[in-house]
This record gives sequence, structure tokens and C-alpha cells, in this order.
Amino acid sequence: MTKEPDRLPARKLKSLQTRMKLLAAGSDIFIKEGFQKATISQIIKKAETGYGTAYVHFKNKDDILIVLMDDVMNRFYDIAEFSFEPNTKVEAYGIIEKQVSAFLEMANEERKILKVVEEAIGVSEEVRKKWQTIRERFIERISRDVAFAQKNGLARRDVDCTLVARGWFYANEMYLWDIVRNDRDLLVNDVVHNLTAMYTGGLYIQ
Amino acid sequence: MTKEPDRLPARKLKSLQTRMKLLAAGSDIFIKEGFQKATISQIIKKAETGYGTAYVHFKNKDDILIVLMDDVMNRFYDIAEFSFEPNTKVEAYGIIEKQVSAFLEMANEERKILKVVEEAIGVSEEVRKKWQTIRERFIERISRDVAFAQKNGLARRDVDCTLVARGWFYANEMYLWDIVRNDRDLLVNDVVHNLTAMYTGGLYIQ
DNA sequence: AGAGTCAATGACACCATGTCATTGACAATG
DNA sequence: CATTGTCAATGACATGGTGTCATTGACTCT
Repeated sequence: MTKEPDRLPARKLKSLQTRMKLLAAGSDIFIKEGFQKATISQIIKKAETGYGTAYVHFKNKDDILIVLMDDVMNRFYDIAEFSFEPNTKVEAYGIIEKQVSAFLEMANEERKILKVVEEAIGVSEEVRKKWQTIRERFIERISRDVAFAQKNGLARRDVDCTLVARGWFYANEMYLWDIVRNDRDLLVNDVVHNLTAMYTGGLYIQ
Repeated sequence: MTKEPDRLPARKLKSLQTRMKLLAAGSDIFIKEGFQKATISQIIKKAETGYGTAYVHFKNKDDILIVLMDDVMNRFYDIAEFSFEPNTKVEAYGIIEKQVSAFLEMANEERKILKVVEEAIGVSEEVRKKWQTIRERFIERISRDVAFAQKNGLARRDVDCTLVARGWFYANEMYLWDIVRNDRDLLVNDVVHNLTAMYTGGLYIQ
């Protein structure tokens, strides 16, 4: 590679700063007001820009949140990619517990932004689609893990791996939102243990 | 009881008819347009009433849908009240399968209105609360069933009955919305079998 | 017949959105 | 340096939905 001039477009830089100010303000306003109550006017006021400026940088309110979601999204992707190659039931239990734990701990850590995201999923088609890709990524991955366990004789074969994966993820996801909301004061560890125990062993004896 | 005059308030009757026209129109418009896109103007136009009339009978758009939800809600309550007194694991499996089946079949039958409800849950605080009461009713009931099975030595005792109930209902609920949306072409019977099998027996062998 | 009640009405004030013509600072060119 | 081009920024505006309220007029009661 030859020397890239590394141009310093003074105007482009100012533009980037404006964009950042809008994102920072968006984050504050979304967290304070919630997704629906937040308005473009509030955001541009906090960012100290003109009204139209928001529309120069973003398509609309949804678009601002989608950009803000990006970090969290990537953390989810990382968790989805946990490797899974157990040789025993106990080993499987351990891996699964670790993954569930990571998933739900994130609910705690990113509670503020996820609260907004949850609301936005219900309101904005765009945000819903974005979340849907996360969900399908998890389910597809879990599906493969179940199939792996079935092939190795660890798991029963009279169930469909994609249906199992979906149901399992759904329970996890709903607990995620529960923790984000923090209505009930759930202890993450209890949830993790119960979910994992039920998933691997079922409720009934024998 | 003495003879009630059974007054026929001619004006009250007219009023009731207006209310019914609004509800019928509301149902049509909600189903055709979805909850967010539907407007009061569309509804009153279809009902052939004045704009303000809608606000005489209902607090707002949410309120109209909540009244429309009522039938479906009652059917949900009925399903939640299924009796549960199994003596064996096989018997328990049968009862649970029947309840899940009734729950998910309703998704098919009431698909149109439930599609609107799902959207409205995301948008309207009021509707969300209404659905929340359904959910808690199910969870509370399932909780008792789990405790019953634990007391009778049918179910393992190292799990918390309310956490189990919640996770179990969450998986069911998400499949309900899946079926309502009808994205994937799911066979209800397959879903029922997989859910019930996993719940009662777990994924792993032994 | 007259007074009272109440369902119905639509004009109105309010508010948020997204667009667009205009501005002015900076960049590129000769 | 002067001239022309580009592009981020701006806010006034058109649009469209909401909920309110003063007014109307049909019905009820005495």
C-alpha cells in the first residue's frame, strides 16, 4: 500500500462532530423519555443543532436508535457464537449455563439502552427487524448445538432441533426483558439455574 | 325480586347502536390497517358518525381495542383454568399437552384480532397492561400446578415453581405470536409435541 | 307545553413529523 | 487571489393525527 494522503477534510470533521452530538443527545433523551415520548425537537435542542440537521444525519427517530443499538448488538453476536462441543451431559450443562448467564448478565449491564430497545421493538418496524436478525442468529446457532448433541447420543432424538431451539431461546429472551424491566426483583443466578435445569433435564422425574 | 319495569329508554338504545357501529367499524379498520395505521377518522367514517362521537363512547383508540379484546380474553381465562390433578407422569403429560394445544389453537382461530393485539401491546401502555393480567393469571396457575406435582413426588424439587412456570409460559406465548404472525408455516401439533416433551422430560438423556 | 338531559357533532388548538429552498462556510480550480 | 462549486446546516412550512369543548337538537319527564 502506498502512502494514503490521509486528508483532513475540515468540514467533514465538523460534520462528524455534529453527528456525534446528535447521537449523544439521542441516547440521553431516549433513556430519559423513552422511545415514544422522545421527540426530534428534544434531541436537537440538547444537541444544540437546527431541526433539519437531524434529518441530514439520520432518516428518522428509529434510525438514531438503530445506530445507538449497534454496540449492544455486537455483544449479543459474540454471545451467540460461544463454541459448543460437549462430550457429556454434565459438560453440556456447564456450557449452556455459561451462555445463558452471559446473555442475562448483559440485560443487567445494558439495562438502560435495552429498555428503550424493548419499547422500540413494539413501535418501530425497523427496530423490530434488527432485533429479529439477532434472534434468528441465536436460534440458528442453538439449533446446530442441539443437532450436535443428538448426533452424539447425548440428546433425545424424538424432538425437532429447530423447534426446541426456538422454544428455548424464547424463554431466555422473555427473561431478558423481565430483567431489563426489573419489575420483579429477579436474581439472575436463580433464573439461570432454573432455565438450564429445565432445558437439560425437564420437570418430571424419571 | 319484584317485577323490574324493564324500561325501554329509546334514546339509550340509539346510543348503544352507535357504540356497536363504532366497535364493528373499529374491528374492520384495525384488522385492515393494523393498530398504528388505523385512525379515529377512518373508524368514524366507516361507522358513519361524527368525529367527537368516538370520544363520547371511548377514551381513545386503545380503549376501542381493549373492548374488542374482551371475547378473546375470556377464552384465554377459560384455558388458564383447566384443572390439573394428575397421578402419574403420563397423565400429567396428557393434561399439559391438551392445555398447550387449546392455547395455540386459539392463535389460529383468533389470528386476525390477535395480530392487532400483538401490535398494540408494543404501542399502548393500556393494552400491554391488559395482556399482562392474562399472562400473570396463566403463570400463577401453572405455578400452582408445578407445586402440586412437586408435592406429589411427580416433579423434581430442586427448581422454583414460579420461575419454572414463567419460563414455560414464555415459550408458549412466543409460539403463540409466531403462529399468529404465521411467518414460518408451523404445524401446531409439532409445536405442541415439542414444547410438552421438553417441558416434562428435558432435552438430555438419563 | 316547558324544562331538563344527554348523545352527537365538527371546528379548533395543539403537537410532531419530514421536506425543501436558502444560506454561508469551506474546497477546488485557474 | 478571485471565482466557482459543493455541501452541511437551518428553520419555516405543509401535512396529518389527536383530544376538547361549546353548541345543537332530539328525546324524557312532569
